[in-house]
Amino acid sequence: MKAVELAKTYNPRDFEDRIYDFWRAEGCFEPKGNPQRKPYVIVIPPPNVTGVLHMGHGLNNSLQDIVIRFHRMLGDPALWVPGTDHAGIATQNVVERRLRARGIDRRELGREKFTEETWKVALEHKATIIRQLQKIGSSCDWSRERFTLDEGLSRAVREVFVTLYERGLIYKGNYLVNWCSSCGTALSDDEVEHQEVHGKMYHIRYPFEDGSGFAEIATTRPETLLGDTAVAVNPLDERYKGLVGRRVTLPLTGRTIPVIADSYVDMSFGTGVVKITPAHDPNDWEIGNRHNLERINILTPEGKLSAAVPEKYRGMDVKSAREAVVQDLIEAGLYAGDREHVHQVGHCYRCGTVIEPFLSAQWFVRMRGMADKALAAWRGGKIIFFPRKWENTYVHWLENIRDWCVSRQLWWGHRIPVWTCASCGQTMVLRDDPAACTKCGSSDIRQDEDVLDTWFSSWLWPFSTLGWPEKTADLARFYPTSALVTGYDIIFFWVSRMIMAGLEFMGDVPFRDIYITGLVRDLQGRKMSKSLGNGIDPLEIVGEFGADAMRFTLAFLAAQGQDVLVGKESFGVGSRFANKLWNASRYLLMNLEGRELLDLADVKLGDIDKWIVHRLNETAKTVNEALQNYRFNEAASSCYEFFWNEFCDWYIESTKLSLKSEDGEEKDRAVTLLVSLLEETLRLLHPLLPFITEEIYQKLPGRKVAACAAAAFPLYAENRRYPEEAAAYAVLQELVRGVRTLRSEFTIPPDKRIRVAVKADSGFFACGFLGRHVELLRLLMGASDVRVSAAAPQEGGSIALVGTGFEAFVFIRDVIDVPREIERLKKEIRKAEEYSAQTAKKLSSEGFLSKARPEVIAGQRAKKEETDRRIAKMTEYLADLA
RNA sequence: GGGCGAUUAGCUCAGCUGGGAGAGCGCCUGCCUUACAAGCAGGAUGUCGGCGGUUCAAACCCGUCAUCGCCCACCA
Repeated sequence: MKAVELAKTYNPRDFEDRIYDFWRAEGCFEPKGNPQRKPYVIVIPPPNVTGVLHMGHGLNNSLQDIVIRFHRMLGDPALWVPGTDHAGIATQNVVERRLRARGIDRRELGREKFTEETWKVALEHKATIIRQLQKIGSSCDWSRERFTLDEGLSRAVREVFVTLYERGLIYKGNYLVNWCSSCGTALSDDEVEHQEVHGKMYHIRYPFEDGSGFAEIATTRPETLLGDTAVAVNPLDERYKGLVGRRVTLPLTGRTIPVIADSYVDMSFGTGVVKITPAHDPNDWEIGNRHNLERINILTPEGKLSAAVPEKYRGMDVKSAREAVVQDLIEAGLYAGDREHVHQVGHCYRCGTVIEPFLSAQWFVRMRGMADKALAAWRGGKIIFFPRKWENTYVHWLENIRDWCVSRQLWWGHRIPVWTCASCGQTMVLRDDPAACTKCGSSDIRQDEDVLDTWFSSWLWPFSTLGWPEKTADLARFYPTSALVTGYDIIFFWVSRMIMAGLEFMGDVPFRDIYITGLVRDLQGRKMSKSLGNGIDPLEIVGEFGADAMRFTLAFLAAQGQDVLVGKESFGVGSRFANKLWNASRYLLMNLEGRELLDLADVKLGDIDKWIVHRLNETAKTVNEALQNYRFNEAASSCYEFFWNEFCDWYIESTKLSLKSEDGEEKDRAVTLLVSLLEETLRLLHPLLPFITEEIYQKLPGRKVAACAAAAFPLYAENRRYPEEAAAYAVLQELVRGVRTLRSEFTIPPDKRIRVAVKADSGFFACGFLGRHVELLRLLMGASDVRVSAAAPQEGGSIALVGTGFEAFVFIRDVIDVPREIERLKKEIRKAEEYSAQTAKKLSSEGFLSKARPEVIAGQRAKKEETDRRIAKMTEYLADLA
């Protein structure tokens, strides 16, 4: 047959897009496989439609694709459901920023126009994101692509809201919530990020009403005093026993407020007197409830001081109000100074603005019951985190869960399905939009202005994407899904909530395996961020090195539970590996010229073939186990090790004799085996490097399957074990390496042919093995003559090497520095003696002999004997030399 | 204030159930050996953070301290 040509250099750009199109055209990404087998399903963590993919997505989606391709090749009906998230606040912010750049305020535009604008932006980003996912090779079933704001998912959201309401798990209430004045909305507790802030602790005097002095309080937010409705002390505090029940004058306001006693107050902190602002502090809120205090809301939704404060402060933002209040206190002589104070301050996770506790009417979901079910599912082993340590995080959050504030004062999202009748005041929580009041029939009804938290659609993702609330075939077949691959930053937001929703609405957990990836960081360990400018664009890496290189590198670095540190230069690992694969394949396919492929069943395996088959078989075992357990780095490194250090460095080299031989039949045999081994290796590597393996696979002669992506993953097989040949080949390698080291140490030029005589231990399997491969030994050692026998050579002038089961005599004494060789031998002997002594100690220990496992003892004994034998031999040679 | 993780070769990190310390990059030496210089062959480098303990045996298990990082938490 003709040789198959591969381009001289590996250039992924030449084929990656074409290969992706090929897979799609072949329908490779649809769930097929053996219908008898349980499907393997992953739903993608939907990227936000706010921007483009970053390297975190690169990692996350590469890993998902590796897993899904692996299972597809195992014959599982494999489905990866793709989609994107409308990302409420984040997207709205992006669009608002864009509009502002054009001098437009969203309120001018109006809700409808604004939403339209946002849809445009979202769809643009969505298209980009999908393209990017495809670029990295994601084998998603695009016919099942979903968006959290599409029709079906909106129906699911509505169904869930109404059902929860009907079950009494959703309520509306006027509560203190986390308010982001910049985003203009409430946030859930989980959306608040606490950061350490170096601020001040302000001390302020509150004069007693009767003029008998002051109570000194300390606060980090002096402006909130405008909303104070009490001052509290601890009831056990002797210092303030007499104060309780008296009143103080609230500075700057002229109001008077009571001194109350509450055990919340820590006597040892500050002055032991606390100002109470029920409408602007969660603790004060609780205290206010206990003491029935008035709640004065001093803020507007925009974060400005409200009409509830004295006129001069109205309209100020918090920062200027703080300055003004402090200034006025100083002037009033009520300021008792400030001191440095480091404390945690909540910030909006989307825009970084300081969060203000803010009193407003919001919708909440009662979480306790669902959380308990989610905990029970974990206890029952229904879900497993990889690595396990994240289960602590999960459990801790669920045990301490609080009700979930789900309403957002935004325009971009699922509008809350609640209507109020203007005529009769009836509240309607409905699955379908009403035309009139369900009670009085008035058509003057209004829908709640707010939308739902973006996570309110995300938490339904594993079943809403499969068609719920319809009873679809997909839902029946693919739920619960198999695995979730995501980052630890959204265990609360998303993972835990999906589990709760799954249990609540599907009666089962949404997935069993939860693989938590590390975060992608730069080489200094810093988070990749836009502001630092240290991000790496996955598309840029794909452009420069290819998607395979990127994927392989990420997998190689993705140790379970560890963050992944990468710089652009890191991707050399994958790039070089793909290049190696390309070149090795090119070489093998080149050698097809003029050859005939034999029927594999007729090809007899030689010793060395058996070794590589054995090693490939072992590697398949390792890779299977690694991927089953989401140990990506282990899968990647064993592939690397096998392909590069064994297949290329040794096996291909070992077959060069056959390929150069005059014997056409032998050449056919060698080529047939090489092609078959390459074919299997391509299948083994495919999940990690899908493009290059597919490209090469397509060119293989005699392949039986149309696509590598649809071929079978190599499995471990008992009948492909050849431990004897593997052990013998290891001896051969030891011999060759020993001679090469000698050559190198004594700088014997490559073209200097040397003679080697090997005395192999008779009875030892390797003896026959080495004897059968003297030609190969000559090739690998650059020797002019190699003899293998059971006896040492008679002639002198050699340098001896002692290995496992053999001694080698290298006739280079004339060209080497004998004193140096003596030194080398002495060093070798010393090292061996150290080990021997160590082992001897072990073997003479009573405890070791009685307690260690028998096979360990036997192993140690054998090693000691072997070492002692080598010492004896080397000592002998040393004497000879001297 | 709770909890979690890290500390192993110059750098980044593997090391899954305790049995003579590994990889990639970098470095040194020699090679353009007709698949690959993105390569080939060889080499050097470690009191596995400190101290105790368990064990016949500890990088690995336990305790403790130190340094760094992360998460959670309503101390004004």
